[in-house]
This record gives sequence, C-alpha cells and structure tokens, in this order.
Amino acid sequence: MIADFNAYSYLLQHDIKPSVQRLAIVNYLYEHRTHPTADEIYEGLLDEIPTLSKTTVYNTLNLFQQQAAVLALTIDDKNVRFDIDTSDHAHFKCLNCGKVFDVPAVLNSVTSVTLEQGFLVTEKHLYLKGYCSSCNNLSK
Amino acid sequence: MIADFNAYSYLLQHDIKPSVQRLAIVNYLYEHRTHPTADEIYEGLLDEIPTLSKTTVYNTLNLFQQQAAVLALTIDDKNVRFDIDTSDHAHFKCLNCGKVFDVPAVLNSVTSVTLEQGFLVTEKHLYLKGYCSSCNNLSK
DNA sequence: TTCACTGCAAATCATTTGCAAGGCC
DNA sequence: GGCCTTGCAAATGATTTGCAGTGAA
Repeated sequence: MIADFNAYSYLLQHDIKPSVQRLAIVNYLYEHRTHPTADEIYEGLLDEIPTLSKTTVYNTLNLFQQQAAVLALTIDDKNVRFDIDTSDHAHFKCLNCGKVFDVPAVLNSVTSVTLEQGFLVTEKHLYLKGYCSSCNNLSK
Repeated sequence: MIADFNAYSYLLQHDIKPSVQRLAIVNYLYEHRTHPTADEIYEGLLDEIPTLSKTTVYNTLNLFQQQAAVLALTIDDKNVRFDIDTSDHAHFKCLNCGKVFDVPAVLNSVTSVTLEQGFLVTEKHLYLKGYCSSCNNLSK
C-alpha cells in the first residue's frame, strides 16, 4: 500500500528535517487520502506514537504548508483539511455525509480567468459542494 | 451608490422577515463589496445600531445563507467572509495585504470537470491566491 | 554545548448555545 | 397571548503561544 513512497526522501526534497513525528505524519497523509483534519491525524497516530502532542501535529502541518509539502483545504468551514496530493485536481464536499472527494478537474484550464494586470496567482482551489452518489441516491 | 437596491424587497424575495437589524446587514453587504467578516459587519454597524449584538449578526448571516441571500466564502482560513453577490464569479485573495477581490471568472465553464455518476453539484467556489497588483509591484 | 523539536498548559479567537426579555401579529 | 427576534453571558472548539525539557549533531 505504501508502495514506492519514501517518506524520508519526501521530507528531504522539501527541505524538512526528518523526525519520528514528521515521518509518521507524512506517511499518515500518504496512506489516508481522505483529506484528514489535524485532529484526525493526531487521533490516527496515537497508537503508533502515544506521546504525540496535538501541538506537534499543528506545528508540523504548518511547516509542511510553508514548504509546500502539503496543501491546506478550506472547503470545510469548521477545520482545515490536509492533502499530500499537490497535483492538479479539485475537491468535492458532500453536504450530507461530509466526505471530501478528489475530483479530476483540470485546474490549469481555469487559468483562463481574466485577472487584472499585475496579479500574480500562486494557488488555485476549486471547491464543489453538493451530494455524493451514495447520499444523492438515498433521497430518490 | 445604493442606486435602485431595495433591501426590504430583497429580504422578502428570499422569504426573510425584515427587521431593523436584518435590513442594516443587507445594506451593509450591498454597500461594502469587500467580503467582510461577521466581526467587520458588526463593527461597521455599531454606530448605526449601538445595541446590536454579535450574536444577532451571526444568527442573521446564518439565516441569509440558508435562504441563499448571501454566499459564505472560506477563502480565508481564519474566518468566514460574506458576499451578497451570488452571481457567477471567482475570488482572489492577496497573501500580502489580505484583501479579497472579485474575479470575473466564468465558473459555469468549470462545469467541465468530470464528476462521478450521481454526484449532484449545488455550489462552486473558485479561490485564487497570490499577490495583487499593488503588493506585487512593491517587490519589484 | 547548542539549537531545533517536542509537548504540556494556558491563551486566543471565531462561532454557537442557553436562556431571559422584548417586540410584533 | 403566543411566537419570533434580539442580545447577553457562558460554552465550545480549533488553533496558537509561552515555555521548559529533551534530544540529536
């Protein structure tokens, strides 16, 4: 499942000094593509690292963001969600079950939006909301 | 500047019973297209309505959202911002000055994203981040 | 030894909730 | 009178901050 992913070199590639906690968080994000919250990551790692503190999870995720090793999603207005997949895609949040799905959108094509002169775009987020197939079928 | 906008009928059109507070908030949003936070709206109306409570601002904005009279933006990870313009457009947030700009994007064209069978999309948000012309020129 | 990393406890801040008082039909 | 709206105070919950202890180079 972890396949050829090397958490250690992933951190080095992003100029992040590896540690037990940092490696665990990267691996958690690599294995759980559910766009977890800081709290979900913390809870998910407690068995593995019982001494882990939530502060460390927040510190680490903030560091990862700075180094562009993860993407912070604000599709949820309650808490920030994290995605280790920084490739070109959009997100869909089901308003019923709350799950956040990856959507294979081509965000680059969105670049066609007309920006004023001198605006420099460094980040693009396309958030879709509605009802996923499971929740949508229930109401039929 | 207020032109032909009628806050009273705007509320009625959205099945919202008018009140002094609700009218003031709608007018504030109509006149301040800066995507204000709940707190900014509260502060901005204190002179006009000194007895206004922040709870009422939150209650009202939540009601407006339910009735689709305003759009809630989560482009900012700190607090939710509100937009009375529900027409087709995107948003750009400057990472330096923090301002949120309207972008004349055609979100409908974004519909071309491939969604799985049975996914029902009810809301689309395109958030761009980077540096606005003022902040971008400073660094040159 | 030094300096960065960790983790506990406390602080902060946006938002919600409980509830009592006031106002409108 | 009854119900909806308002607003205060307190609660909640995510995230940050202060700071002391630990550990690795």
